[in-house]
Amino acid sequence: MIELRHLRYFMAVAEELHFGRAAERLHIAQPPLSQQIRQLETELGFQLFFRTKRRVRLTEAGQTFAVECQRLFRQLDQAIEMGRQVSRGEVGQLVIGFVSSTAYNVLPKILRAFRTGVPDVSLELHELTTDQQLQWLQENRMDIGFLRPPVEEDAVILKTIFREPVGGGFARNSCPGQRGAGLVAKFGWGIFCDFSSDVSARIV
Amino acid sequence: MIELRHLRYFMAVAEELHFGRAAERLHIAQPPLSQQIRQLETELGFQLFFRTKRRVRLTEAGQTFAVECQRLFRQLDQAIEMGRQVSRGEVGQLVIGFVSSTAYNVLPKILRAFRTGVPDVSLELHELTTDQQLQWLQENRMDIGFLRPPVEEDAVILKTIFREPVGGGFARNSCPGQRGAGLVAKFGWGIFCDFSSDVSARIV
DNA sequence: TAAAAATACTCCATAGGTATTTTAT
DNA sequence: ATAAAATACCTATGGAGTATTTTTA
Repeated sequence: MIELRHLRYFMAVAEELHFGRAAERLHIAQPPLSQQIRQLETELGFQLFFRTKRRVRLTEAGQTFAVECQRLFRQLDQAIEMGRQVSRGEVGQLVIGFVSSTAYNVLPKILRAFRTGVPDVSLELHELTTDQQLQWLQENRMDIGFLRPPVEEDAVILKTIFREPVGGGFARNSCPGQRGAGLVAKFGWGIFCDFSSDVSARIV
Repeated sequence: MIELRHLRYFMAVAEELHFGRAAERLHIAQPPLSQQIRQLETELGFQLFFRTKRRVRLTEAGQTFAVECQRLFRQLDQAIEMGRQVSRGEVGQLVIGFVSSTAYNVLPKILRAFRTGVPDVSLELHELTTDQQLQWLQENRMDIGFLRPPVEEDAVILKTIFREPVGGGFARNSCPGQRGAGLVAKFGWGIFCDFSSDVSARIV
């Protein structure tokens, strides 16, 4: 069975064209390297090297295989990096809810900051009432939402990010002492903390 | 160090979403599979699966990594297949020499047959005298050539592929008893034998 | 004849197996 | 209660090391 080890060893020999030096570079002895290359050639079904006991050079097939191997390792690195980014929430999609009144206050600034900070996360925005947002969060249709307190729900994280003086422009729709905007997200959504703390520092 | 084994095992679990069944499919026991997946996650630096003791599902990072892994395996297969084809002389470039008189006789038929048989070999044609062809072969500038006997050279393979009656159209340029065309190649050129036997069967 | 790859063997790290425990449904 | 993953421990395959031989430039 071909393993990445075989390919790593092959690349080293292909670059050095010398089993001794390649082995040194790989921090192994020369005989096991010869063995592994042999094994690889057997598995592949074709010769990678023309070798006399004095000189080593790539066969034509070996040359093309070397090029492909290089691509392969690049792709592997890319795959790992991509996975890491996704795991850190740096790429992907974010579904955001907002009540209409935040659209001209906090939202634009936050979105701009977010798009700059993590440009590979695409944002999907939905204008929803506070109640609708709580519903969507429950159903996992939404990741985070911008709404107006009060919120009587213990399955979500709520953070106040904006506060207005009593008697301000939104007084009619909001209960006394609960003016302002809130940010909600369900427990366990990874990027939430970083994002909110980062952004609220600028907004509040 | 990540090995293809890890990725193969990961793909199996990602498809089955069940360590037991995946292990069965891989012809190993379940505990070593769990170990290897663990090891992979450690190496990668992110979780691939959400697992309770009862249910397994991919994380978002795991999903994207699975897609990339699939691509990786496809590419590996492709690399191997490509190498095999090159080793069999089914892809690459072939430099061909020919004396002008073969251009309207044997050459067109042979080239047509060749292009049909191995379409991924590009052909480079050079009109050269018999002596020039022997020179080019020596210098490795050419792979095979179509010329007119006699050839006093033992480092090449010569095969008669066309014979004309004495007194034919080419009498002036050829010695008596050595009429016709020949195909030459240096010893050790892989595809030569298959090709000539194949083609001469139709031409002669 | 000297440099370098192959061969012959030995050893040990670790992949894989078996038995058991834990836990979520 | 039970299915399924994790844990603990053991076994043995094969990857890697050392010593030596072979070869060709």
